[in-house]
Amino acid sequence: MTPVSSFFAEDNESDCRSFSQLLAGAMASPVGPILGRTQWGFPTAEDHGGKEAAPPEGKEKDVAAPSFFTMPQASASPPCWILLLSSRLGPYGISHQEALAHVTAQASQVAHSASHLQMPVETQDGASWAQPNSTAVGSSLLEQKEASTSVSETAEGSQARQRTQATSIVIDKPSDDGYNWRKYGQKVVKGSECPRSYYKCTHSKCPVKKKVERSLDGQVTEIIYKGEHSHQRPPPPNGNIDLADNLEPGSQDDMGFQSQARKMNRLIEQVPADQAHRRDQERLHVSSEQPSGSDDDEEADVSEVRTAEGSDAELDPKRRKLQTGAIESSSSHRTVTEPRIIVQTTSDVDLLDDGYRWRKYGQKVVKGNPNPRSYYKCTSPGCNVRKQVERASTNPKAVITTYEGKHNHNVPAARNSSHKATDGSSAVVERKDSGGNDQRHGDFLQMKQEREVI
DNA sequence: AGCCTTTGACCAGCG
DNA sequence: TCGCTGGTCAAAGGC
Repeated sequence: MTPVSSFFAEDNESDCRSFSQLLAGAMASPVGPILGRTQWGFPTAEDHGGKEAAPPEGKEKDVAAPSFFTMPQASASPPCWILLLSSRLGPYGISHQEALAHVTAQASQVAHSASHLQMPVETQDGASWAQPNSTAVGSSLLEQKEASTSVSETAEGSQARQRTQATSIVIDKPSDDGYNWRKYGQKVVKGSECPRSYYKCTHSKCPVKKKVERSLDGQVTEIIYKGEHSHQRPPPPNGNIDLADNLEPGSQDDMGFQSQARKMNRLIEQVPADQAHRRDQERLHVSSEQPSGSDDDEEADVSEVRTAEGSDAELDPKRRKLQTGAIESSSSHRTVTEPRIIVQTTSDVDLLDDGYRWRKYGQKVVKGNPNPRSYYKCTSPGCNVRKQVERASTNPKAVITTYEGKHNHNVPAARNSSHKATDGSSAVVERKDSGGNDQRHGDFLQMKQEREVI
């Protein structure tokens, strides 16, 4: 058991700890802050395919360095935990306030769900555009322990990639994927205690439906999309600060955001059957079509996630039919992406100084949080990295920092180089699209949950 | 009033 | 044909 997983395991009996408490507990841990030794891993598509991916050089931190929850690494990588917000995070629809509130609110679930293997996988429209009626963060709080990785495979995914790990995602509000849904039915499917809910997109003439299965404890265990949205995603609600608002349309940044948004939109929320009562423990899958009509320029995708033994042949006939049916009815290939928001924790006292030089270009007080949200741009010429810093309303000492973009330069020499690991460049993610083409996403988003010592 | 969820009933496919 | 099962309908009720 890793230090982190040990930490959570130790908290199993106190399910209601706040995130701050968790952090505090982690930092008080003999093994050091959440991770006395952080595994750095930035997932690639191959990670999700179960291929090993070595962490970037020099990315393994020692105790004194900021610690992070990281994205899951390849199956062969050492155990690590991640704490990931996916569904409605990012600068596209969720406020930092929401994110931070959600982190806090669900921290206890992290501990409570320590037995779950949770990981990010892609959702097609599981992005985080807030619904107008959504006040709470519907993001997924993801965590991972052991050597869990997500796997989104192409139809001809290798056998090796099928040896994936059980995964789980906690999704509070699975409907909060930016589209509006109307529930039209609910059934308890045979052999499962998990109720399955049926949703239709409320947009007129939109054929998209989705099925959501929940475990007894309310966690979403599976979401299956069917169909393709015939409309654009409803705009995010007013009043939500959106980083994209600060971007000039058509600008490089804007493109990056939109690209990121599209990718986020195509998250497939999938959870494995880690619960004992889950019937499909070994044959988890998600199949989906590309529901976003705005993604025409992107890969229409169908993704699958399976647990270790979850090969097609082992799926029960009906589920296999459902799965293959969805695949067949979809476009020809699938994307392999994952949420790109990382919640990081650190005990570093110099949290707000990450070694880079920032120019504050905005600040705003958002609803529900008396503390302002501040916006910074990297001052390096040509560098488009931004970050947002927000203090939790409930705990001013808790700071959440979201990095957006990738530094195209090194940490200024005059600054403490020990912070370089926290900068946006660390968030570079290489991935492969379904066609095997490498994609480097400078618009990777990174969220850092930090403690600030004042 | 409109929209949503709930829930029992109904329908269709399959063995 | 019948029973089982998943998916859908639609009335009722709540917000």
